Amino acid sequence: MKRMPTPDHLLLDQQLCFALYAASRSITGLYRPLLEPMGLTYPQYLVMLVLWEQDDVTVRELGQRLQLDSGTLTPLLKRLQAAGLVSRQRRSDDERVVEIRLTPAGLALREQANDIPACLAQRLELSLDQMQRLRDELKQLTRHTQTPTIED
Amino acid sequence: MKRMPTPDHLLLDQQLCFALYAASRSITGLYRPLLEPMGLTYPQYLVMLVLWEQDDVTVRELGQRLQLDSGTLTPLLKRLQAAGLVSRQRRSDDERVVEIRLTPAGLALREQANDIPACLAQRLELSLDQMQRLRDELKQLTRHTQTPTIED
DNA sequence: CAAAATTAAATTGTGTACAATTAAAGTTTT
DNA sequence: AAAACTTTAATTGTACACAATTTAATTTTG
Repeated sequence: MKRMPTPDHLLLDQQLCFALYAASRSITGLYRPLLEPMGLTYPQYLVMLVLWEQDDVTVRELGQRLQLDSGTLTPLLKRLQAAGLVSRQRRSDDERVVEIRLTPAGLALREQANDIPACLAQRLELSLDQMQRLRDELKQLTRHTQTPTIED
Repeated sequence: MKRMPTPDHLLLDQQLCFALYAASRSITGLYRPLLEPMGLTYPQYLVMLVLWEQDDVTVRELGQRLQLDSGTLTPLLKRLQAAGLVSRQRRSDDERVVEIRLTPAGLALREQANDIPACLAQRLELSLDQMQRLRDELKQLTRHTQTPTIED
């Protein structure tokens, strides 16, 4: 019985998904040393980005923005709360909803984060143009991924 | 005291890293229903891709190929072993090294995996050209990420 | 208005990621 | 050859991800 060689389309190096997976983890790795002095992990940083942009959001809104569910966000937000960066409070007129707000320390942290994007852009040695194009292609891919092909 | 608006470069939508992170998880989500019938998670599928390409690799080689360390791989490989898809055996002439080999069931699974790439490509509605270009850009980004700027 | 359905978070359980440490095996140095 | 160093996995501990279930609150329906 002859052993067939792997067909091309199953080669690891052919996979767009692996390129994405590897690139994503690799870039996250570049953030780590920049975020560590701020006491943030990368997903926590993303939550802070949302809050710096719009303070006082619900867990649900955060989840929609970051594409994460409460199973991920609830413990993450508890850690940010424990770190004194956010407050978590149930909305008085709808007790189901939890509102997340920046504390003064959380707002102040934005100053420390200010240099991070430039620092990373420089590290990547990509032109602003290249970065924007790649970013927009990825956003389109994500959008397309989440648009069901057939809706009923 | 006036509250400054978030500078552009800290806006979530500006971040290449978030676009990557979101796209990666989003694509992985497309794989999930295809891999679930095979009893594989996405990282496990990546390990199988490597093994289908080259059977009998060490944990170290797997780690280099997938950019994962033994902390991730050891438990993952134990699960693949428990599923009867791979064997783990220390090399007799160097007991530090653990060799991973496909079982007949592991090799046979390749047939089931055969349609996955095409299935995904179709779902993404990207031309082969577009996919290749994006993939190669991401590979370059990863390569650059891992090349230290200054070496000593 | 009470029962049924819906919504929002939290919880539970499994499986990665990854830093840091440990343990064991092998290699190099003195 | 013994000590020092290096290499390879495994282990430990923390923090995501995400499916599935649960809980509590609100809304819709009969």
